[in-house]
Amino acid sequence: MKTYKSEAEFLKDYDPNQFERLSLTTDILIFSVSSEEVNNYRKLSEKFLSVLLVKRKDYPFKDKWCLPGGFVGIKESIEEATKRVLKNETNLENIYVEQLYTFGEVDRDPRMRVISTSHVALIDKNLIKGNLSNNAKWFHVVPKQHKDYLEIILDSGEEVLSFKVQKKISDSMNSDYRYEVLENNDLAFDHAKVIASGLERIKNKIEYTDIAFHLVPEEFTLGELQQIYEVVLGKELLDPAFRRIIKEKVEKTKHVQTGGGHRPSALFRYKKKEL
Amino acid sequence: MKTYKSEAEFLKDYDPNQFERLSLTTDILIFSVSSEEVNNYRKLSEKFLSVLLVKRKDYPFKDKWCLPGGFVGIKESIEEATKRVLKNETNLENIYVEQLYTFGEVDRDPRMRVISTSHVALIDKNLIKGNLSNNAKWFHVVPKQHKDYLEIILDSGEEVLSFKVQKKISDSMNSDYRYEVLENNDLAFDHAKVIASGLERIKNKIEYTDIAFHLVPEEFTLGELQQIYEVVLGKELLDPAFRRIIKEKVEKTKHVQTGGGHRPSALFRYKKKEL
DNA sequence: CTAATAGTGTCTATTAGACAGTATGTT
DNA sequence: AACATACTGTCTAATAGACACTATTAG
Repeated sequence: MKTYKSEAEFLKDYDPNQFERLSLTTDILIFSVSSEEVNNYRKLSEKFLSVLLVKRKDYPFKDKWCLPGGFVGIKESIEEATKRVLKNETNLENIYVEQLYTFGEVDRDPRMRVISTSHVALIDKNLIKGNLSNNAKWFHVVPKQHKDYLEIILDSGEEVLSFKVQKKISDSMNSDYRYEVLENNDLAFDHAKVIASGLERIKNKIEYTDIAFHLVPEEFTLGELQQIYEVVLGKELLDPAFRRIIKEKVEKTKHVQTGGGHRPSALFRYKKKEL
Repeated sequence: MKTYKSEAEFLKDYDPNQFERLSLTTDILIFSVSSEEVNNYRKLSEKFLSVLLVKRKDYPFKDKWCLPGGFVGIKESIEEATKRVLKNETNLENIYVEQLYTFGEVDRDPRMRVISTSHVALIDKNLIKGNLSNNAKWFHVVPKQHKDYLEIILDSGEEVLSFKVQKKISDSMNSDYRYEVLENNDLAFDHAKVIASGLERIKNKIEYTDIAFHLVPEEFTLGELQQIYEVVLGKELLDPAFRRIIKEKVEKTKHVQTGGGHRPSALFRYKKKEL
């Protein structure tokens, strides 16, 4: 083996293809909250957590649904690729994105070895005005916890998908989310697993961070905000407790929202913490 | 473009090299707790959080220190590769490992495009008896929070490394750990960043999971356990509060530990939660 | 007036923080 | 006896949960 005198000299000789190389994709769980009007002028609209899915038009997994994503270019960081996909898919920039998990099973893509780094993005759906890419559709996410598995139902209004996953309990000290897919006919690749993991992530994180504010417009009522917490956490919250916690994170604007058959509510905005 | 009638037919024609491919490595932060005897027969030994580093003997970054790691083979999952590296490095199997983050900057490796999925492993150092691989060494990890940056000092007893990082505050609603390296002369690649991220991860996770028990032997005293919490969290805890919290996670054994110049203490073991 | 949400006051229960005190080994 | 840790009791402060009450609008 040749010995080198400097790093520069070593690099000149280096052959990147001495090992067989692989491909990397970025996949994005784009979450938002959608409202469904209720036929009662007094009542608030019902809120759902929604995820954006794309129908595959080519092999592999032709006609199945999958997460928006794409290959990471050789001269592109994972972050750049993720932003590019987000822009393509939603026409939005400066969106909140965080990395979720990197899935690296050998057979997760039948074409070849593909590693997937998955992400969670949160957006205010109102910002998208007919700018959705072609095969993309919003699906309401309805998790149902059964006795020993989790069923997730995805409903676009026209089409209903569903799958079942189970949390791996390899180690009771571990809180890493690992899901095993028990049943899945609708989602391509290992995306059922990714959706389950992402759901768990935002459910945990909404309690100890301020990510919820990415899901609402600039100005919002505390009722709306509370609904978002409720829909993500999957349980009802008590008003006084919610307001106590949220109070220090928001500031009242001069605006109010009227129009419902009830007392109008003040509009608030997110108040950034000082450091 | 040719159209295919079935997925099998499509796959037969697929060329994986139509896009330039890249390499993936797994890097592991192997943490343990080491004890340093104090020259006072009454006192408990002082505890330190330690991380295992390897001195690079080849280019690139020759003679710098880095995390144990290696390339993920084309027929190997990330998890398998990680276990293989752990076994090589420590001769241990069935160790606690969790995925930390995937770093994918374009220039993080000067040789070629390499993506790195980093991991955190926690071990009871006593299990390793002279089985450490050749160039590996334990370093005490001493974080020092300065006014607007974090300094991390790594001390093997013979060699002292240090670097400075700063938390990125790109978005106050985000709690994703992103560190920028301000100063680093001792660590290869972006491993300074990885260490800072991993430290933050276990600091957070020790509070809401039971990962601490991976750092102690089967049987341990509550004093030892408390020291581990203290050294990871970087702050002292009050005994009664600590025992209140931990009480439901442990069970007393019939053994006691004597020998210190003070009251002997009961030995406990981890009690798994029922589901 | 009524149904519905907006918003507040307050009591209680639970949890966290603090401190003081007792217990028991080794030298 | 003295020191250092082991371990517990209890008071207090802070936080979370629960419920009841008032306010205000469109129809």
